[in-house]
Amino acid sequence: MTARARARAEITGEIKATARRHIAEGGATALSLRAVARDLGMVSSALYRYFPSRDALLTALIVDAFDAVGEVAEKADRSASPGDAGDRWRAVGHAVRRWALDNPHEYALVYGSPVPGYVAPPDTIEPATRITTVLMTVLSAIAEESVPRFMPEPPASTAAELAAIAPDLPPAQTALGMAAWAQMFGAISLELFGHLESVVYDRDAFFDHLLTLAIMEVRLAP
Amino acid sequence: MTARARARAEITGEIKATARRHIAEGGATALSLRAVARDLGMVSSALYRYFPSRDALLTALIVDAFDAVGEVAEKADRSASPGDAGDRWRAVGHAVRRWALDNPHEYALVYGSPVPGYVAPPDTIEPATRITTVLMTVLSAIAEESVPRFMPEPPASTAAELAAIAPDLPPAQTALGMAAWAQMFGAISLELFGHLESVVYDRDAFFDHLLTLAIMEVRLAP
DNA sequence: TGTACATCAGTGAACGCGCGTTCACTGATGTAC
DNA sequence: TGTACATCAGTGAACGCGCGTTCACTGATGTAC
Repeated sequence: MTARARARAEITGEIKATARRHIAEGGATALSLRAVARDLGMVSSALYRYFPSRDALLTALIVDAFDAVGEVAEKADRSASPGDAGDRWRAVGHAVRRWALDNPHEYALVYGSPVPGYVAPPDTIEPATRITTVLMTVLSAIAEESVPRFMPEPPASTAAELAAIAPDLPPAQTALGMAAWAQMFGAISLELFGHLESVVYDRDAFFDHLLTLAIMEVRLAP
Repeated sequence: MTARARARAEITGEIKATARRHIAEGGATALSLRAVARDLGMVSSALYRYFPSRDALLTALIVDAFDAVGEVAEKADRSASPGDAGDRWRAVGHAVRRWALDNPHEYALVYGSPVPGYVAPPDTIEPATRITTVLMTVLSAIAEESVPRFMPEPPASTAAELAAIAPDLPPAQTALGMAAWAQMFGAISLELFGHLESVVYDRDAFFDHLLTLAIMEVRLAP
């Protein structure tokens, strides 16, 4: 690896780090190439040696953010008791929420409203699957411990789509998994975007209880 | 009411309508006083006779959006079969989702990531309660039909907060209501912000099934 | 090992743009006597 | 009912700002012979 290539990688990293810091302060709209360049003591046009446009830099950051949540989720799953699927879900849930609270603007980048004028290129799809994979694995594990109980069957179209998502699981149960998924991100978004203000104060405990409920739900079998 | 006052009310309405249109196209960041004025054939400084600043206009729009979802929810609740609490929840859920799909940027204004640099003044709190009231009422109605079953008790701190939200309901059941609430907005946000892309196609059916699951859940009693 | 040429990073000036907000003003509408 | 004065809506110019992107350039680093 030549000195030039090493320098290039390093500076690319610095640009992204600075951009991330700016986003952390003012959200995606506050991302300005000129401001990033200023912070790095470069002239704004120099950034074009590293990223062909502002949107390209934004895309890189979105990919990184997806990757970061994914990694956080994987690590949490590994650190949970392997035999206890419920505990795994709980660990992943708390870890994702923690990451969201620590990096609210990066969370918003990924799970918040789309950035106006920005269209996500296909490159962002693959990194997005990383966390989904973790969640799906844990959900399957919970399903294996499931307790039979009456459960409404999803409509035919939904059943087919759910079967495509998780071929090994009964669609009715995958549906519960999707519900748990929606609940988890719904709870995080509501908290992060201010809708628990003056309503729920001990948010750790509240979120933990929602996780408990979700685990109980998914444990039901059709 | 004088001619002047009438004209003032009318123009205020036109300004808000134009601003809403701009937001519908480009999101909150795309809201520009100059652009709105241009569209109305006015000079930009004239807007300052109606709104003291850009943020004030934005606040007015947020209040309107909260009001709009609230009204949609109320209407849907009234149009459902009064005796069937599950049907009421379903009707409200579908109506809110419909509104969100029809007005994605207004939904984002209210339930999406916060607008950078904008801090919501206290005036926005009260209109926000309108939809919450509807949801709470319906949840209580569902709870009345509840079927006893084992259910985990929320931790003490959460139980106290839940008791403050719904004094007439057992906290464990209110918790299920909050979970249903998180699930509903989670599902809408995931759909609207692109996370069901290439995963779920028949989204009406999918959402309806999630509502079914939520209703079933809330129907459980501690 | 040394030289000639190609590649690349970074510069600085410029283009063209849009923004929020202020201010002194004109002329129309409303109000008090 | 008519007049004098106060209020208000809208104008147009200006201030000061920041932005993304392009382009011709200099000088350093890398590569092929």
